[in-house]
Amino acid sequence: MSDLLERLRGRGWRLTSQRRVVAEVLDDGEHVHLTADEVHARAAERLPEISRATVYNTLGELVTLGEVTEVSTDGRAKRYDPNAHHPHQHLVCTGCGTIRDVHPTGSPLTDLPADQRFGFTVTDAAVTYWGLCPACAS
Amino acid sequence: MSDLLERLRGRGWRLTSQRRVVAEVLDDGEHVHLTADEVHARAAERLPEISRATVYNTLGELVTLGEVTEVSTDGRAKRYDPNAHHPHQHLVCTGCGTIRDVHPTGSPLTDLPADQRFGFTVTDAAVTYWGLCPACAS
DNA sequence: TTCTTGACTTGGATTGCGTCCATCGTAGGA
DNA sequence: TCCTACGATGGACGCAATCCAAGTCAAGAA
Ligand SMILES: [Mn+2]
Ligand SMILES: [Mn+2]
Ligand SMILES: [Zn+2]
Ligand SMILES: [Zn+2]
Repeated sequence: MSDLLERLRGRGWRLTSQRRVVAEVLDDGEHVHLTADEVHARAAERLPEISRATVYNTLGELVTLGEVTEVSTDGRAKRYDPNAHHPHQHLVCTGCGTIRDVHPTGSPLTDLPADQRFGFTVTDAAVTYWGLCPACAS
Repeated sequence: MSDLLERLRGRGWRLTSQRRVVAEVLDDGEHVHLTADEVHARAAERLPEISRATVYNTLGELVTLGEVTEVSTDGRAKRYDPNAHHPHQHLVCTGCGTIRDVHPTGSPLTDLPADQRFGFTVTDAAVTYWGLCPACAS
């Protein structure tokens, strides 16, 4: 995390207490794939006055900087993934919405042949697997 | 389309004028990946009194029946894809949001090894490619 | 240390997308 | 033709996210 704060400072970020607690929440390892409201709730435990607008602002900035990835599986609230530097994919339970990181072999980007690119400059690919988790299957 | 209407009638659907125009809009070949509001606008050209609630209801039923697929790439409005019987994936322009169907080789489902399934019964996989379309790249 | 200033934060209003619900209308069978 | 259960309606509502004008403060200057 101190790494992240250093990188942000290096990019000219003003280091406010609000930004610090948001970064800490994302970085504490326990909680990946949180919604903005969940980030806000956890941030507010440490800094009660923090506003939802600031959480949204900070998350958006972290996404722009490439430090955090936005995950929108269904039409519900977006989730924020601090594992931006570990390329991976997601396995989502259709029952309870749980998200697990998965690391299949191969790169999906290379699976798209040139004759299927239609002149696009393809820069990214997201794979989402759907299924029932053990708890929901029983 | 008559195929679709036949299938629906066979499932006990009451064939109302509203359901008919929604099915026609989805099926006219020109317009894939429409939002619910776009479907409503085009349906209203033929049947001005049709309500948004009915469009949402009908689209939801078609999705449940497996006749139409819901596509939610970003956090914006869901899009409805009548190509449900032609398995395919999507290439999305990050500039203008255009969606193209693509048909890469191989099945992404089989790419997830057993030791990455965490006990899930995996039933589906969606691949979304991101990039800039020719128009937006220039 | 104090001053200054523009970047940052705030909460309330607003928007976008979708669902819910009480009431009305009608498709299709008797 | 009549009945009625299923479907349509539109307005209220809910949730996620953005916008905005006003207030606050981090951090460089002196
Ligand atoms: Mn992840
Ligand atoms: Mn498609
Ligand atoms: Zn589950
Ligand atoms: Zn484009």
